[in-house]
Amino acid sequence: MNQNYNMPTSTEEDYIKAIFKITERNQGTASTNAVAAHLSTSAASVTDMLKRLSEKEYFHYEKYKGVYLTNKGRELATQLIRKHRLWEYFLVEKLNFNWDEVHDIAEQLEHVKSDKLIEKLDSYLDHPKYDPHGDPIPNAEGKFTIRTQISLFNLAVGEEAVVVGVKEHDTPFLQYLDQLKINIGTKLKVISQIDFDHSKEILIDNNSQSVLSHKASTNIYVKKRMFS
Amino acid sequence: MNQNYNMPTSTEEDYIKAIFKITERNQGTASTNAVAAHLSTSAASVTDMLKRLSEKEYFHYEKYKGVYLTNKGRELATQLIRKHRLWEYFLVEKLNFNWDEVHDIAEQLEHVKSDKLIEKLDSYLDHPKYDPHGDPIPNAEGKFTIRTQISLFNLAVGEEAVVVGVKEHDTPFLQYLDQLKINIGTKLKVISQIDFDHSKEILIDNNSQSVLSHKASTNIYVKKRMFS
DNA sequence: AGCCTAATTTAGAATAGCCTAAAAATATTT
DNA sequence: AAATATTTTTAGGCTATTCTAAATTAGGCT
Repeated sequence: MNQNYNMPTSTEEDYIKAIFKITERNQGTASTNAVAAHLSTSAASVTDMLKRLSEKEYFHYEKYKGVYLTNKGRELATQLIRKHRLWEYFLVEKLNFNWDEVHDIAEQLEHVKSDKLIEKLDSYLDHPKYDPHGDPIPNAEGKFTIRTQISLFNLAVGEEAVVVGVKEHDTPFLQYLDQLKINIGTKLKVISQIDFDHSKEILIDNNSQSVLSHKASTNIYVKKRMFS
Repeated sequence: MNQNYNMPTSTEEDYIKAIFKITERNQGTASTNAVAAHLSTSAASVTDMLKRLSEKEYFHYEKYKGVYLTNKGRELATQLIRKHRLWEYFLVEKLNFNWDEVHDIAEQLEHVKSDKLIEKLDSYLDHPKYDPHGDPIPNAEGKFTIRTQISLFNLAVGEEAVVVGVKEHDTPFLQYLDQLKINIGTKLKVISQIDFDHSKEILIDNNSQSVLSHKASTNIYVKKRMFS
């Protein structure tokens, strides 16, 4: 579907994506307030939009009950995530952007309408499975490659693992990791554990050592063995 | 300038670009009707827009007199053309699009707001000077690399030249050239000239022969010697 | 100098998306 | 179950962009 009469606008796409992200966590339905918070807009605007948009069958909306996506809506959301993550991959791998700089640009690029573009981009990038933050990129059919991963927080003293992703994507956190030379693929080993505040002493790539707070370690996803 | 409060909207950018293109041909000013035709909108909408937009100082507007760009406007238009042509180059050279498919996609991509993006894209593409249709890509300072070129129509019988560009960019014309295996860089030689309708018999890359109509030959730009 | 036509502008209205303030419904506490 | 707090919706309004139809102006022709 390429540039049709009935294409969703960028704003509509943002709503669908927000609903998708919220319903992924909150089993099934998204509240008006949650959507408003996610899009930094008012609850009144959201109600307005939901009423109009629900006619397009991307989701079911019932007054005071919140919304949940239809298959059509879920498909659209998945394709948007696919586009977003492919563009992020492009920006980092090809244009040498840092992983903390790409979100806003990808947010714009994901709204470009052309199926052919995204399929060609995907081929050009050699069908990447994960974006620069380790998040899975759905394929053209919308399937995500699920990976077994645990939070660094759950790694015991003495255990080793490789970084495969991050939970939060905000710039300060990503820059902090850069500083520690922690990136996707970095090998980490838990040296010791401070029970008092749940922080951990970590050996980074058999090289440097750092103490990571509870908050930091829950935000880092690792995998115990590579290629599994 | 990156995503400011006072950024021009996509629509505003389209107006500036239209005015730029019209004033390039029609020494200096663009009429309301010309802008309307260029943007496929009504003259009334254009008047409306011009009145509001002229406050942003991209151009001078005087009732019933048409508009002409200020330096600020000309600079914006040039940057938009830069973005458009760089993206076209990317689409053809990296993603393997055909030269007749890229316009609409580039039209969307050019509105993405990020100075850093376009500079990194430029570096990644190795600072191309011409887009896939042979049109010059302005550099970051807005300077175009001007090339001496003539219309194929002005080539005399027996003369040889290399294709460097096309005047019209519409899909059927470009596909017609593809069919004839005429592209940027193709060597052409005028075999004979039919006085009756000004068509020409052409030898293409020392290979095939075709008759090109007057219309076709005026639409092809060539250069007599390469690298000059 | 006046008329005609084409170009341009004004007037009035529609739509998408947003807002604030007030009202209504739902959820939570007591 | 009543009272209170929270969430959601409605009402009314704003701006950007577009439209059609009507009015105005400019420029050319007699």
